[in-house]
Amino acid sequence: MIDKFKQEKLRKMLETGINPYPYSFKQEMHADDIKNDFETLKGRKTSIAGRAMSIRHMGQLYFIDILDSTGKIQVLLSPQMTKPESMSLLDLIDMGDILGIHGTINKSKRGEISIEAYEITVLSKSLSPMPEKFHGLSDTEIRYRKRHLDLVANPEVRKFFITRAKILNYFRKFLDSRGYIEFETPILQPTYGGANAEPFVTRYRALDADFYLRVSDELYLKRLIIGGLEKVYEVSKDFRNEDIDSTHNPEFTQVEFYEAYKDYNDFMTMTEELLSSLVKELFGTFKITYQGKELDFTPPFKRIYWVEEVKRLSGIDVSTLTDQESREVAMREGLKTSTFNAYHVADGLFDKYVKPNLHDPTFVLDFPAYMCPLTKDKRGNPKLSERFEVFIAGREEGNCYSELTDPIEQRKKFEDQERERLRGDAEAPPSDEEFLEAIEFGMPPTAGIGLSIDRLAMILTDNISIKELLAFPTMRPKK
RNA sequence: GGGCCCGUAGCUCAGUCAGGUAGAGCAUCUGGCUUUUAACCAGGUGGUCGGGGGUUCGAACCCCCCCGGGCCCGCCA
Repeated sequence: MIDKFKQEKLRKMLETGINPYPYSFKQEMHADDIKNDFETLKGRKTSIAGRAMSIRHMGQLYFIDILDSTGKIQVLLSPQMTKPESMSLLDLIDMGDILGIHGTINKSKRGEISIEAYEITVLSKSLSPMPEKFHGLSDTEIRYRKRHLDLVANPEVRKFFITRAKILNYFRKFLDSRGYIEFETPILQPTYGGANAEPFVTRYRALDADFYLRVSDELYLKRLIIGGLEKVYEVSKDFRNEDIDSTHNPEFTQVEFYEAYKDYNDFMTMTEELLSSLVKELFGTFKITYQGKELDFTPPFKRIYWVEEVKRLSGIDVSTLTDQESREVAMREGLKTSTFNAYHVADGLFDKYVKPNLHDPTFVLDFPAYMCPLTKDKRGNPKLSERFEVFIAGREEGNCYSELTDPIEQRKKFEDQERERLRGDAEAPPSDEEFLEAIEFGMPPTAGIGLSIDRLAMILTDNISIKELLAFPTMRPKK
């Protein structure tokens, strides 16, 4: 939306030979540099750049707040300290314009750290109105659809994204320092798998074939392990064609990592170390507050057993659930699952009875084997699988297996899933012959995990909506 | 998919219960002010009240449909 007064000022700038959209500016310092080190910098000449957030003036004395990537700093202008051309430029400047300032670091009479400007330069003339300066921008829809306005108007929002970036950076440092290799596996896949989820379908024109946006990168990363890479990871955008709510976005980010010769016990320790040291790095402590409640990341995390816990709280032993029993249980317990097979009913029981009680970081171990098509059996108990999920604040944060490496067993589990799929479970993935062929070649014992970056960022920024942590969350297109 | 709530000026919001000339603050425009910082003072501009239909002499307000958003529930390892 173009403001006619701003447009008129732009025209006057061009008329007087001022370029309102110049090519570069020497930005010597940032607001924080100056504020953090004022005593040593006082009296020094410097240059800053940023967006004008507030312009106040008393006669010929002007105060402009400039916002840069580190925060705000005040700029002072008056005929005594500022070039005449810059003083007259003030008539053509508005809140929202991006400005460059050359001046001297000092304090105002009221004690505010300021730049006494010698010269002011327009770096970009803004043509549309700014959001309100005191209340900011609170309309959720506008905040998400026009994130640039949100970032300018709401200072805490940029902190959320900085924290998110720090999390990802920490994951990479953690894994790189352990000798992991970062990979990028296909997002467009001829088949899909590695998770139970409905895929997005797209058309690959050059190949004249339907392709799927990946629901997981698991099977590709395992093929790298088979190839002998031993330690691999990927920061993976995955896509699941499901509903949107406060903890689910169809397009989301996981970090998955796999390491040869390890099992899920090794990975429990490693996950604990990764998450606790991340929290320590960001907050200087293991204890943080989430939605008014303390979350304690002090290792070791609590460990509970999936089947035992469901049995303890619901009285139902799901380790041997048949499909016939599943339906009865679902009816009796009032579970509204999409499919009444053992997988979905057991999962429903867990969500109903166990999940609400999980707050501090907790490992939930040893799932029923029928829920784990890609996992080795529990040593000594083939009804269970060596799988854990880590829960934080009642939400699933990660999922880990002692990876199934037996190709005969894997083929059988894929066939079981295929059967479920044909029986109407839309989330059961098809069998993957390419992967089976790879695993037949011989896969070392391996542990693997996927951790949700979006949800971790929610927790570490004290947010309850995943959309706050997605720079551009999916919104329905405007008609 | 179900329930509840919201949509009024660029932004933040009153006004809807009980129908009767469209409101405030900020922003913006004009003027004043040489240490302000939600600056201040004076005076202006600015509206398809989300869209469409209905009831009515008269609708931002009541009814219906639609669009967009939020929260909760269901579904989603």
